[in-house]
Amino acid sequence: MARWHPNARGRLEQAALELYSERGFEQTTVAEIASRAGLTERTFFRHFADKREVLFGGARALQEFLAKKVAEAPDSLAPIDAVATALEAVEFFFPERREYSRQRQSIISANAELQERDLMKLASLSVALAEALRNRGVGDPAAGLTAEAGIAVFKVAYERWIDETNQRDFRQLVRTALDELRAVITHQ
Amino acid sequence: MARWHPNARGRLEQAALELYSERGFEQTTVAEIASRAGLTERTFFRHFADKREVLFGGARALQEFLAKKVAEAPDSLAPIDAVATALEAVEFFFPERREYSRQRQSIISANAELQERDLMKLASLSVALAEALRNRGVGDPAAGLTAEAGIAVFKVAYERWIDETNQRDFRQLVRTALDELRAVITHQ
DNA sequence: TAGGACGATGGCAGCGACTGACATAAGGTA
DNA sequence: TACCTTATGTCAGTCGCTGCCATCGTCCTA
Repeated sequence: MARWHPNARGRLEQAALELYSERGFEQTTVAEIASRAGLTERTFFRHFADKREVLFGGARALQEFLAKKVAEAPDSLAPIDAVATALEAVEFFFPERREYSRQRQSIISANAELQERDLMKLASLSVALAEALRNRGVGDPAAGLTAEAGIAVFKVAYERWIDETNQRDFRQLVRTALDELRAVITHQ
Repeated sequence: MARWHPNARGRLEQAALELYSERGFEQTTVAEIASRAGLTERTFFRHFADKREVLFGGARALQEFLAKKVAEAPDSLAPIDAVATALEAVEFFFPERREYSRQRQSIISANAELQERDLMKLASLSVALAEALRNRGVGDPAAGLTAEAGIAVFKVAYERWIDETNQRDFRQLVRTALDELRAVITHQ
């Protein structure tokens, strides 16, 4: 394959997704991914920091998306509701990526190293949410705790969104999970 | 050094802690750790799954400790309070390890790979707490959400326990963090 | 249109984490 | 003492990842 074909990064992501699905993350070498994408191992590492990162290309964009949504939320909203509003908007961030998300999550679930990276991205998301809350005037440790609560809600909603066969929309899943968290935390 | 010296595992942990502190995690090779402990690289990997795991030897014991405490909590307690009770008891699990905990946390904070492993251990803790709650009859997703809330509380309490110069006891830190989480989640 | 600047890729050498296979020595036991 | 088990050593090898330099497309400009 000649050089200079367009979208090398995208081809690498696609090849990695296929190979990780076909034979598993550990059983796939970076050289194989690069080869399927018509590139070399060296070039793979110019596009991605390591073998795991190729599955997490969208993390930064999601983080910026959520931080922006929190910043834009009406001042009248309580911190946790500003976060919830941002999370509800995620359905617009994942347009028709449900099948892709399923495949990706299936790969991650099968490998501990990938789960670690996934947790790291969520932690980074939490930090970004907390920072956005502080910019709204929320103090510490409220900002951090609210962000962590938001991430817990997001995890539950996302898992259901992936697993469910019937199409409940993401907004509703977020609202439900937040209500469940409230019920569990509140004094009886 | 002759073979068969006692506590090889402990010596490896000590050597790793020293070297990671002195020159950083990345700048330390496993061969160096093993050498300082009077052993070889191969033996290191018989005691620890990888270079990071040497800092997380206590994770399994803490997990079992917390699960046991949740199981032993009075049936009358709400799920979140059963978890809080377990977390409060952690001060008995860290007897006089405050200085050690500081040093260890300082190492982890300086390296992303170690943070990933730390998050993984906390996630594992959360799974164990959720399982213990299900054994108390708590359903889903309440069990998972309660466990996640507990971990968020634990993080805040632990961070303060490490950072604070004045000796507030762990029980009080846990209670305070839980109250703050409640305030942040509750409708206004 | 020739030439040069610049960015993306290839090729290669090398380090370090980690593993499998086999040898060897220490400690306990009959 | 002979044997067995277990902890350790030795060695070779794979793979993730990086630095360095060469090479090739593409675009810009004179």
